[in-house]
Amino acid sequence: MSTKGVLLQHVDNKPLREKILDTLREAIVSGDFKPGHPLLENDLAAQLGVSRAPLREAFQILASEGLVETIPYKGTIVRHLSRQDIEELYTLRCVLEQFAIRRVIAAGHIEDVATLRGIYEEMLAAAVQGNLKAVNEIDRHFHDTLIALSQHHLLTETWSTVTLRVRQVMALRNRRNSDLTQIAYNHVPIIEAVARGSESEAMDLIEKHVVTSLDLIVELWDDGAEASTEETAP
Amino acid sequence: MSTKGVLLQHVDNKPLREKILDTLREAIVSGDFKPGHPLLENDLAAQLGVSRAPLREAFQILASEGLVETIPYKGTIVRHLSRQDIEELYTLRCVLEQFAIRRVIAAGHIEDVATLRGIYEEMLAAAVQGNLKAVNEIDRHFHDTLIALSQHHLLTETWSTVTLRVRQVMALRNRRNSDLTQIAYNHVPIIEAVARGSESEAMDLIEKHVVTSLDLIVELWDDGAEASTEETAP
DNA sequence: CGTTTGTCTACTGTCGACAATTGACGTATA
DNA sequence: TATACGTCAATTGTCGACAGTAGACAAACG
Repeated sequence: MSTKGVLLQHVDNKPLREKILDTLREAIVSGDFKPGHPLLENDLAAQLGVSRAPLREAFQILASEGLVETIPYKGTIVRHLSRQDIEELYTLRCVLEQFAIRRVIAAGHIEDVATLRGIYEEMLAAAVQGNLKAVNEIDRHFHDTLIALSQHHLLTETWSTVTLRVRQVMALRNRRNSDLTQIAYNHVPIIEAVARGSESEAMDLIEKHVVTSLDLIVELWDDGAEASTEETAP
Repeated sequence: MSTKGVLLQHVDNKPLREKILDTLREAIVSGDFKPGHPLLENDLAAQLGVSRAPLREAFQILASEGLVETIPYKGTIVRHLSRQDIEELYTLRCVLEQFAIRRVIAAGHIEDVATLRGIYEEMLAAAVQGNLKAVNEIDRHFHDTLIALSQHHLLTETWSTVTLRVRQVMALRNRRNSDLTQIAYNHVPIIEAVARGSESEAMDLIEKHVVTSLDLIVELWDDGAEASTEETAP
């Protein structure tokens, strides 16, 4: 007989490398670990209370994601972010998002639009409350959802590594965007273009959306000292 | 005094994980290790004459590249390739290549076109000699070069993992394409579209180029048994 | 019988110890 | 004094041994 009705949480038996990975990834994309920051294996292992083996396995994954850089026999550091890196990040992001939208429009599921509208409502609510952090999270969620709706796993995977680094850039950015409701409003034309199925219009809007964010960041990006951790807005 | 004039090879002191990585990657994309093939750590370590630590580090990278799949406490296998996977591979590939071409055209360096023409000449030469393997390699080189000319590192990185898996698909494909010169000819209109700077035309050509290859493969792809290793053509 | 529980085994996960490499610093030598 | 050459400490790379897990199969139980 099985233990009916009683529902229990799964005990957490993820391998250490995955827990370590989550921890380090968060530290990097949140800007806690700044570009150039050395990741010493002994120190980190001691700090996290693990041995170096799973730590090193996590390093390989972080390196594949482009978050860190390992030079053999020298060490691993958080990757530097040049102006060019950021431009590449945003231009590729744009291409991926445009591709996703084309697929969403082509699929033509009306409920997709409803999903996006729902997220927009949340974002607007958070914006009028002046909750910057929430707006940021919901904005990320909006774009992640757009990608997910494309029903393209490979795209989704590629997207997730790109956005990780975009998050990092935003966390390191040295100025804060203020007009939260405007950020929310910006999403309306995109949703409506998808709703109407007007592909070329949606393409232009995404491009503008992304290029604007890029300009805001690159404008005053200091290639030498990528730093200053404040909450910033998309 | 330095040892003038005498030029010596660098001794190979790459970390083991990288050598292992190259070996395993080649085995997978060449179709030697077929989808579903289990990668047992003890066996492989013994076979390669290394310990499990660097082997496992290589596994993490292969997993990030989408070539293998690791299930915690169960094991690592070469990833299965469903029809949908292949479709996603080729559609994303198409998007990336289109993006690259847009950038090459926008940059407008005349020498880029010359580079591409040069590679085409090589391909044609190999084709008339009926050298299937060479045509395949040069075809890959053509597309890799196109990406490289875009001067977009992030795109280049993304591309390289996608094409790895495309190579794998071609290696596993169960029929051989015969008309080699036709394959070479197919590249002419693309080069000329780039030369004339006609973006929309180039976009269409790439799309057709890729969709055709995709159809040829998906047409008779057996989702159950991804197999039969023969040389195949693009 | 069918279900549960114990046991065994092949494998992955983790650890601590040791080897190899690097770069810095000091030292000899012309 | 400038160049080459030991030497050393810090760090990464590699290894072998042990711990933990999942799945299969057998034994106990109703």
